[in-house]
Amino acid sequence: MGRAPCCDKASVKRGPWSPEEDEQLRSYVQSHGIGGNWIALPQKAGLNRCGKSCRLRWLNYLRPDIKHGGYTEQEDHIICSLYNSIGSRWSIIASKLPGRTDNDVKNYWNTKLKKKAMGAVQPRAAASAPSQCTSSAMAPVLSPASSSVTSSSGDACFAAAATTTTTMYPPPTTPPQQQFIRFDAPPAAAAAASPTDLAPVPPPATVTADGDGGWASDALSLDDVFLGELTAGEPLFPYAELFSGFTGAAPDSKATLELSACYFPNMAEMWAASDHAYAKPQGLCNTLT
DNA sequence: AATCCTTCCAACCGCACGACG
DNA sequence: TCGTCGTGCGGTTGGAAGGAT
Repeated sequence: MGRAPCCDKASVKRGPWSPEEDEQLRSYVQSHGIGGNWIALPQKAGLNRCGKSCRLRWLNYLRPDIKHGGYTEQEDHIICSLYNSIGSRWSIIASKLPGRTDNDVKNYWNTKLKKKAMGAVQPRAAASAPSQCTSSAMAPVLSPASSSVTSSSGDACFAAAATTTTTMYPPPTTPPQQQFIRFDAPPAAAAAASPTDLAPVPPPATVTADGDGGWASDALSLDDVFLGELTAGEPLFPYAELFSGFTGAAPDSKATLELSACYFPNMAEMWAASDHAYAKPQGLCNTLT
């Protein structure tokens, strides 16, 4: 036995909202609030609409502070990163973008960003990629991602591909010379001042890789195997190139990158907790999920 | 000018989940 | 514990608008 429909579809108006209906709904919500019951709201507001339709119209269009269009490069970046990390959980992604709705972000992704991302990925997939950056590894980016990301390299490959184009992230002007990567905690103040107003950041360890690809004295604790891939032996992935691409800084021999990746179960939390002016960590967390 | 094609986005649909009785 | 209800969410659709032929 299925559920009863939320309203009688035959008797309520459907389709595009008229300006009069918009004004009716807006004025009602502004003076009475939604009252915790969207189903009952249309009747109270004198609207011949389904409650769900009213809710959607309010949330996606009439609500104050809604922004439409005009996505910034930073917003593109956030959407791509979060999509790659958590998949099509648009409500979560939209929550990181003030003024954006899940529907808006979803539409934006489906109509523009997805193509942009695919354009960024194709050249790298066709080329002889580093061992982890196979086309199959990129697949999670291009197909609807599951809510639980299990790929250990999808983020990295996606980001790597992005650096090969000029559409999303500018490519580095010079190849990396040496990888000297310092893993550091974001400053507590910076984390606290994060515009996304996030959960407190657990105190990460400081891990330093020496120039020979080995690890310095600080003890490693987490799944450091993955971190070790950054510098051990043949580089599996050009992180210095990647991050210089993000920051726009030339990857010099003493490039220091601040990463807060290692303690977050997924990219969303990691991103949210970081407010670095330097490298926004990409593709380092999925092994922990 | 007419037709076809593509893009964009508002709106709909159905499912899942939590609250509640 | 179970059923119902309201809400939230993600996928999909349909039509308007603009571009290409």
